[in-house]
Amino acid sequence: MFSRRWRFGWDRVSEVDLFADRHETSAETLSQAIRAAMSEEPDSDGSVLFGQLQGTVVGLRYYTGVVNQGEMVGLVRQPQNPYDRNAVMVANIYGNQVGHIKRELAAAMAYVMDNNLAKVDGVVHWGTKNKFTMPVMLSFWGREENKNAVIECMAHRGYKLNTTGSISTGANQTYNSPGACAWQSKKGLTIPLTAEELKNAFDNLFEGLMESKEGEKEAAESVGTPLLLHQKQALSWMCARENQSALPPFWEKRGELYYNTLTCFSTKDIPERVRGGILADDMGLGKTLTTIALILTNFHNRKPLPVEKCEKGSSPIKAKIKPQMASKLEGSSSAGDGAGGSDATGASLCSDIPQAEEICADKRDRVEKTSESEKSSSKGKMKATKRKPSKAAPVLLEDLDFAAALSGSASDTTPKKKKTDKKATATLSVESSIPDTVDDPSARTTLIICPLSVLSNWLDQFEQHVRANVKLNVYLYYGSERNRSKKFLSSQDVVITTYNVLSADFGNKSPLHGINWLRVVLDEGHIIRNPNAQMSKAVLGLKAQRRWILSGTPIQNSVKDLWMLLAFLRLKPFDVREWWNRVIQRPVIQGDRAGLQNLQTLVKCITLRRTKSSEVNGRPLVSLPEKTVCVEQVELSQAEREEYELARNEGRNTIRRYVAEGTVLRNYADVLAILMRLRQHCCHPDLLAKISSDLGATATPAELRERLIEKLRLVLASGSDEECSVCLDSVRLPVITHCAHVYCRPCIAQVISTEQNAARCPLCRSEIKTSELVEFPQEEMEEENGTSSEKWRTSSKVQALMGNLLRLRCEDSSIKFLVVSQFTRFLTILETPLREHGFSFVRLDGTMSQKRRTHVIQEFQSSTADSPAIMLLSLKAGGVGLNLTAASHVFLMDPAWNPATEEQCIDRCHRLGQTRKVVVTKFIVKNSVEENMVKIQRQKQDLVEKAFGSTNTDRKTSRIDDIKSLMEL
DNA sequence: ACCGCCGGGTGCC
DNA sequence: ACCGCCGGGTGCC
Repeated sequence: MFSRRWRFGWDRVSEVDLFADRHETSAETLSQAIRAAMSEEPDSDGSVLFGQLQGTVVGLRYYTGVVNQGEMVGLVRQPQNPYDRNAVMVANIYGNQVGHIKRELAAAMAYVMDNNLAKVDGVVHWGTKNKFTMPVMLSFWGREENKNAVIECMAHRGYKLNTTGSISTGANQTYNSPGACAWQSKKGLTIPLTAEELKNAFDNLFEGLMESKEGEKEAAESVGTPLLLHQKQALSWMCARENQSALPPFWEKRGELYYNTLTCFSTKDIPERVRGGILADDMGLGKTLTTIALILTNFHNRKPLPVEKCEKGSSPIKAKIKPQMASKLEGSSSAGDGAGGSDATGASLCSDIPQAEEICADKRDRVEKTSESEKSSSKGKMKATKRKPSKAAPVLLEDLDFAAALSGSASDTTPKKKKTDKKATATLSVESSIPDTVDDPSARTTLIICPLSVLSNWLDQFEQHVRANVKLNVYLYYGSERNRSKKFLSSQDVVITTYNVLSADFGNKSPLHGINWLRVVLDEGHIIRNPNAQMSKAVLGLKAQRRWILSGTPIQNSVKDLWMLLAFLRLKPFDVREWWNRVIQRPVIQGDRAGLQNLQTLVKCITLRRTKSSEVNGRPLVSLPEKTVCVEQVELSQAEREEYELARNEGRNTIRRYVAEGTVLRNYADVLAILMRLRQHCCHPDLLAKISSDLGATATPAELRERLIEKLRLVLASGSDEECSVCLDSVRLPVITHCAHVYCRPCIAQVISTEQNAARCPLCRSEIKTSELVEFPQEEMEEENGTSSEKWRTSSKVQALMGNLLRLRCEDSSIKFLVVSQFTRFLTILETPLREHGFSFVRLDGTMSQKRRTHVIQEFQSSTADSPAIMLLSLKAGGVGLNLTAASHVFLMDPAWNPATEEQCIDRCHRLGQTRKVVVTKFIVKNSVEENMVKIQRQKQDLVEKAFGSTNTDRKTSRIDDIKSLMEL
């Protein structure tokens, strides 16, 4: 009987019998009852211990559930029990009933439990060898406000809760020795973790899990891409986890029995191995490739997946997708659903459309043959299965029902006889009717579930990494035309679908849930975090022999997130929420070091994680291709030079005057405007806004306001990287003061509110008022483009860029480029000559919506022939995570104040996934403010770093010095 | 003996 | 359960 429980866990029919066979009135299964009881308040975060009480478990002789010393037991109300509606059932970790709580105590507990006043844990410290009754230590937990009610209620019925003990986190090693009454005081002495320590522990939970685990493994021949060292290590580890014979975490062999050191549960049968785990490598380390290698390398009996080879390497994979699906996929991605590189898939699919149907039919046929021949070839070992593999699953279910019926009928007899009958049934089921689902040889298919956004990436990667002469059946289960035939799906090598499709199918005759998969892979597995979500339930309902989670960020917030992952992996007993709460979550949240230790051990056993900075044998996992940065000096044309000199001399005189007066900071906006104009001259004359710079002799408030707005526009509109002097970060919600200094509105508002009467500008000490802060008018943000009405003209820098682009295109037409500027208007200007010379390009700047951005990035990253060769990129657009590895050449059109910004931008293409050498070209106009900017870039960097430690005065002088050297004063 | 005592049968809720 | 309880057998010491 025991072994049956083991194999089927909580949700299988076979478990029902022990309860159902005695009280047929209740349709509830035991596991459902336990689940219901335990999930009422799954979130036990705020629980406090009310007290403990020794109780008695009776009726042991009637049940098969065994308990070990120190083992935790579950307490479940049985309101339907015909003998006593107050009944409280006692079950062990695997849901096997152990007995009941003695009637009188049950009556008291029933009231507390039914009114949700407390949850009750049980631990059996001793007396486990007893035949008829045994003591159990009951702990009452609940919300603080219910504490007194519970204590009084129990006392009222003659049960006094012992409230003196300290936190008892449940069973663990400390309880093992019978006389260990010291555990309470011992526990009390441990100092709980502080919130800080706890947070650090989480952050580090997934770090340092590398330690190269179990050597390396070569991928099967059918994998076309050579694996990197760390990928071979991951493959080796994954194969080992799938084939392993080692015991799961916290299990050890003790004599004849297997013993769980955390829950103290033990069993005669070897505990079900967790076949799979979490591959939590950083993005870009090749989780997809490694998984593909796993699929091809580790089929049954550690052999590679049997694949057919074809002479001509013609479209081995992509043909499976029907045209309707391709268009569906494409449609959804252009609707902004974030599908990656769908254009690539779409394009490659198109070429195959004419033959697609035919090939599908042909393949299905072939698959049948394959599985037949494979069966006969392996027959020597696994004799005699008469049934076809595809029929195996239904047959097994029948067997199960039969077994349940058997034990059910046995229990219809009188209790006296039952004892012996039951034993007979148990033996029977172990020996004959319980199939070994774990090694079901008919399971052939790997199911991959991923977010829609990476669906096409999987298809691309299969195509890219599977040898061209290998036929691998990959079926995209997506779109309304998807083939829902279980027979068809389970004959594939790989089925790929999305979380949405899976949960849409779930509960609706889902074919995916009727198949016994060889392997289920959850890509971006961290997205199934909320256990109540339909998606999560759909994922947990899948039947599989091996289970994998791929995730770059397995923990997003807290321990809670981990439960779903462990539940999916069926890491017993933690796949049942209550045991997870008791053994891990509650102890950890309450700062119990042992609990945290257990969690760490658990995670370590099933996870492989390497980061970008991880090393193997002292070398980084992946070395990026070389990067060269060169500066290309640009000579201004005669006309440009004259204009520039004019502006420079004018500006220099103005600034010289400010310096002499000591009013540089008071006129800071003006100074910036001068610098801005010079920088714009260097790029293109049309960048210059035609406005006067003189703020001195203004009259009316309206005029003043208008000018301030113009200043502000100068500082901001062209994308300069101005920082706020209060927060030292880029300005957000910019406002300009009457003294023409720009700050973030929240920053300056705070300054004003703290200084109360007579607040002063942090930069120049002029008086400032909230009412006088000027914002950039909303309607003007849209403006733009109006200036382009004039006839387009070129500039030296434009020429320099175009020269490079044309030359490089001749050398290698596959190169993609990033063209970066701080001035979005400059990007606009560049569009004209790019169009003229037939470059296809996209543009990414800060004004674009998130949806539009992802679309543009996908277009650019796509590898199809007609994908854009150039991306016009505004320096500050997008976050650090942006992946533009399709580009290998970067043109920085103008220097930034902050060299880190430039670095960040370059890193968007010089990052994991980049296959080419990266060349960066910085255009700098000779003898100009740009050259000086480059000179002070380093100092500026130092300044930013020191800013937090330096005084305001230091910063002021630095700024003035910067300006002086820029203007060569 | 309408008791006590003995010893076998029996035993969760 | 190496208990308690029940109910039948039995009955001076």
